[in-house]
Amino acid sequence: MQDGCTVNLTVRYLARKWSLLILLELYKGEGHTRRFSELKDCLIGITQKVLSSRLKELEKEGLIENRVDDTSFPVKSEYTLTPSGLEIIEIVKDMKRWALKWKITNIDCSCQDCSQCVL
Amino acid sequence: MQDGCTVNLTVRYLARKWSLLILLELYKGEGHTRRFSELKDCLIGITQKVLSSRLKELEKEGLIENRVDDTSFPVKSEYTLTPSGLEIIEIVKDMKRWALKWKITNIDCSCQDCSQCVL
DNA sequence: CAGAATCCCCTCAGATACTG
DNA sequence: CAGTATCTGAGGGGATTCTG
Repeated sequence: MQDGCTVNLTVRYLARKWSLLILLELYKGEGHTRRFSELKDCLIGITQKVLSSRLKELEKEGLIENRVDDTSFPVKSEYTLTPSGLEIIEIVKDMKRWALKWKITNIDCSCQDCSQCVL
Repeated sequence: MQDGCTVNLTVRYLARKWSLLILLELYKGEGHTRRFSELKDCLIGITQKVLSSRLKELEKEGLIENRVDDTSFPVKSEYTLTPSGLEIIEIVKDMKRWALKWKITNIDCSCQDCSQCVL
């Protein structure tokens, strides 16, 4: 299947709803790290099921890492950008520049002004 | 909606099945131009309906242009990459490099070897 | 706290048939 | 040649409930 092309696959799971925003939140976090509950709180409207699925996908793709501390209670689960995850943020920044250059309508996120955002 | 973020929208319509391959075919064509039937023939497995929809989306997004010659019969319809379309190809190339660097499994398209392809 | 399990809706993409 | 129209099935994503 042509659809199996590497680039195509990459774009496709990045395009899933919330994936990009999750990566961005990790990028903004200290040490590019965030906890499950932190992500859930700052990604307004995301459900636990979707957050959980996206994190698993991104982890499977090697873009993020999960460290679980189950010695304490409650359990602590931290997600961090990997080197490949950090590099893809740079590509997302390029896309951001492209979008700002060519797209007349700059639709704001509810959370931030796109033209001012960390990307 | 956070989902309305400009970058997110860009990624999402690029991620639609066939979109990237259509852009690539135009890129490869003389003058970055291809006819409807040429696209249909080289994108093995695409249906006319899907090709038609993708082309309309890409045109609406300003990535491609459509020139119709209805003075002749049969009608001739040509699609060309716009400047913004050409620029996004460069970003796709970056993603390609990223994928080749970080993805161990380089799944081939049926049409070409990813590592050798024009991207 | 960090999830897994269910149920349900809705859109996307494929197949097929038809037209100016 | 370059589409449009209609039907169908699979899967993504939301809401809600339950658990170690």
